Amino acid sequence: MGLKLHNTFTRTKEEFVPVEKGKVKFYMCGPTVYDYIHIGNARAFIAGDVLRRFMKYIGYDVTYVLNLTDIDDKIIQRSQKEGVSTESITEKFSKAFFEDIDTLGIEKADAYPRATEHVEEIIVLIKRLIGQASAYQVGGDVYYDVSKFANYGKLSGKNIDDLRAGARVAVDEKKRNPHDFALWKNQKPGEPAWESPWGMGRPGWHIECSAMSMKYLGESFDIHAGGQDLIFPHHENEIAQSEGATKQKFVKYWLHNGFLQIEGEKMAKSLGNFRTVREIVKIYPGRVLRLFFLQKHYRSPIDLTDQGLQAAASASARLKIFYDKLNKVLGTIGNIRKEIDPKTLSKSETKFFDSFEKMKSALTEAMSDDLNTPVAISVLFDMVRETNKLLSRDDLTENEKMLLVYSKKNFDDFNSFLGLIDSKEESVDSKMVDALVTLLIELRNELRAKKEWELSDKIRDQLNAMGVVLEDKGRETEWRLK
RNA sequence: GGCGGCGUAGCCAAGUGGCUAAGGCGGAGGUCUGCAAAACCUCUAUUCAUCGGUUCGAGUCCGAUCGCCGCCUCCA
Repeated sequence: MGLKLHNTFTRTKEEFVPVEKGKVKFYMCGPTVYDYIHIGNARAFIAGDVLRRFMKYIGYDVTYVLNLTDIDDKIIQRSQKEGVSTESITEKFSKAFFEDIDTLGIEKADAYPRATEHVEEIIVLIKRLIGQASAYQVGGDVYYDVSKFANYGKLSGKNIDDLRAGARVAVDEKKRNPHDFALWKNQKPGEPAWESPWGMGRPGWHIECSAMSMKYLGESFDIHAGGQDLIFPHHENEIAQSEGATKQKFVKYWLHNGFLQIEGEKMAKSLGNFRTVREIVKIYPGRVLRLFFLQKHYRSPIDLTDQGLQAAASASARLKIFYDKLNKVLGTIGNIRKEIDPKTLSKSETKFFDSFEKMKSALTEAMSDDLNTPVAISVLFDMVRETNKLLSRDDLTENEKMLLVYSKKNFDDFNSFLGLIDSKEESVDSKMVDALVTLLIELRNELRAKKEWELSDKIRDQLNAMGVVLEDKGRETEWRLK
């Protein structure tokens, strides 16, 4: 079954057919680096990350580009308020952005173009639009003439007349049409500016994405993604600019993720419930946030609640405990034949193998159905349960050991795009910690042998309070971090 | 006003015409354990906001009603 994606442009689920066979050119609208990224940004970037990784997994050669908007009103405002340069603002928050997406387990994009590094390309594109009368200059400003683009409003399902009727913002008198938008903004005192044919100024917001996406991915490419709020006007305007200039289809598939609320309320700075990623990952690690988001469909609205995050944390812990245990058991098994010959399996082994094969295809199918991660994850939990049954036994047959290897292989495959287990994590246990915990376990087991339960329980409880969990298995005791 | 989305168990959430309505969290009981923990097993929606309609058959399609939410100039 092929991959299907919901295309905002057609409002339907469509079979994904790339512009160029086997390749995917994917542009994700990145952050404006004027503040720490918030939890809503995280959702969008996680969704993009999972889709990109899944496409790789099913064999596409994916080029993933995520831009950084490093010049705009909000950045200028903040720099003026703090009395520092715009560069010091954008540098600080770009760095923070990279740190944050790293804690969320998001893979590096192939390119992170910045608007200020592409002013030249932006100017070329604007000149092209002026040259064919799609844009006009008024003083030091340049506007896009919406009336010159027949399909304006197609993506967002709006028609210009309705918009005109609903316009509630004071119209800039320099514009010919109220919905014309700025491609180039004349410099105001104290603002950063670049030289251009229209004098000193800076790019409008929308034009950077057109210029940079086309530079890195070509004039016609596969996927352009972002939050639902970007549909209008941002992406609408990008289409107008790009197709107005090239006369070609700009983007084949437009993908938009749903919005997020905080405890039932819209997230807004004015409500004081703005939650940054770095604030939340202090309490819930990146893998928990990923699971929280991926247990819902990317296009649905989400309510971020503490109860919900805690549920995700429990579920995430279950996956982690499972995975660690699987690795531990496999570590004791040693080398084993990799290939499974279904003919040599016993009845119960065959049952395990067959159900796994079914689950594998169910999982891939769910992912292929417009990234149905909730279903994919439900299958993953089914796999965990089946494998746990084997893991709890200590009289494994050779075939069953092979099945465990096979289970891990599959789990790793799925984790390669879901990213629910962070192999980089751990490492909290230094040699010293390991030695100390081992010593305590030995002492406790001596006490247990003498049936001194009170003292031995005290050791276990105190360690638990410090985040070290002890698990007794007959005479052996294992430990792990909570 | 225009456009769009949603309402499924205590909570979260799949399912868009047809076997017993996925999965996670939480809860109850059980197996294992000295007791735990982890894991496993059983149970936890005769019912999908409400009311009509179409159909042999509807969370699933159509209509109405109620409730919630988003976008409509720079917030993902």
